[in-house]
Amino acid sequence: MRLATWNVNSVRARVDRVVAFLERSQTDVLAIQETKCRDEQFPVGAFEAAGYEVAHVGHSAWNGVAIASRVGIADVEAQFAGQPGFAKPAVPAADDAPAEAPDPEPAATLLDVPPPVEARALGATCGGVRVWSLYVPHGRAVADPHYAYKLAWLGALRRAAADWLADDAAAQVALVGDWNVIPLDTDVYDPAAFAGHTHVTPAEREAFAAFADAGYAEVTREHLPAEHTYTYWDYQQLAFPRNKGLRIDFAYTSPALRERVTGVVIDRDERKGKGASDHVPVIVDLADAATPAPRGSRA
DNA sequence: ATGGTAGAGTTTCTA
Repeated sequence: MRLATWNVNSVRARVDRVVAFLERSQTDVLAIQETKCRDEQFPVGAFEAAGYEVAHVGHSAWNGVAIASRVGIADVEAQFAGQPGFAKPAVPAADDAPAEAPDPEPAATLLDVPPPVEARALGATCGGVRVWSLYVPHGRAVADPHYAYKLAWLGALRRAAADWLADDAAAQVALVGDWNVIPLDTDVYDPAAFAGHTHVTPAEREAFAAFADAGYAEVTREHLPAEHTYTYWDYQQLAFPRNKGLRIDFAYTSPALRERVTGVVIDRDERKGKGASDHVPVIVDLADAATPAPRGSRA
C-alpha cells in the first residue's frame, strides 16, 4: 500500500494537480492538509472520478484537512480526543483603567463556551491503517498566543497517540502531515535565518521528539536521512530555485506499522512549474500486512 | 527602491 501526505495549500486551486499526482504515483491513501475550504466546497467529484473516496473537515477558508482513499475509508473522526481549540485572547480597550482590579467572576458565557476546535486533524481507517491527517498550528511568533496553542496542541496529540498504543500495542497507526516543526538544524537552509523564530525552539523540538518517547517512529528520516532534504520552499524570494527549503512534513508510525515501511519518497518535482503548492508530497510505501506464520515455519 | 508570493471571507488575513 502506498500512503502519502501533502499540504496542498488550497485543494480547489490545485485539484487537477492533486488528482494527477494520485494517478501518476499510484498512491492509495493521501492525507491532505490546508484544503482552505468548507466541506461543501471540496471538489469531491474529481477524486471520485479517479476512484477515491474522500473524508474532509473544513470550517472556513483556513486550515482544512482531508483523506482520499481507494482502499476504503471508515470510522472517520474530525478531531482527536482532547484536541485543543484556539481562544482569541480578550483585547482590552485602549482606555482600560489598569487601577481597577480584574473581575473575579467573568461573564458566565465566556467560561461556558469552549474555544472552537480548528479543522486540523482528521482520522480514518484505510486499508487497515489508522491514518491521521495533521496540520499542526504554525505558531506565528514565540510571543504570540498561537505559539502556546501550538505546544498545547502537540502535547494533546501525543497523549492521544500514546493512548491508542496503550489500548492496542499492535495498532497500525500513521500520524502524517505538516508538523510545522524543524527538528534539526540540518532541516533548514540556514539556521541563523530562524534564530528567535518559531519552528526551531527547544520547546517545539521537544514536543515533536516526544512522539518517539510515546512509541512512534518518524519513518521518513529513517529512510531518507540525508541532511538538507526539504519538503517545503517558500513562494517568496526564489526560495525553490535557490533550494532554500525546510523539512517540516513527517510521518510518525506505530511500531507495527513501522515494520511494514519499505521506502519513502519525497516528490520534489511537485514543487516545479506553475500552480505548485509550497509543500511537496511525502510518500510512504508499506508492505502487505503480515499474516501469522504457521507454527515452527521460521526461526 | 524596506519590496519580494500565493490563496482566500481581498478594502487584509495567513502562511
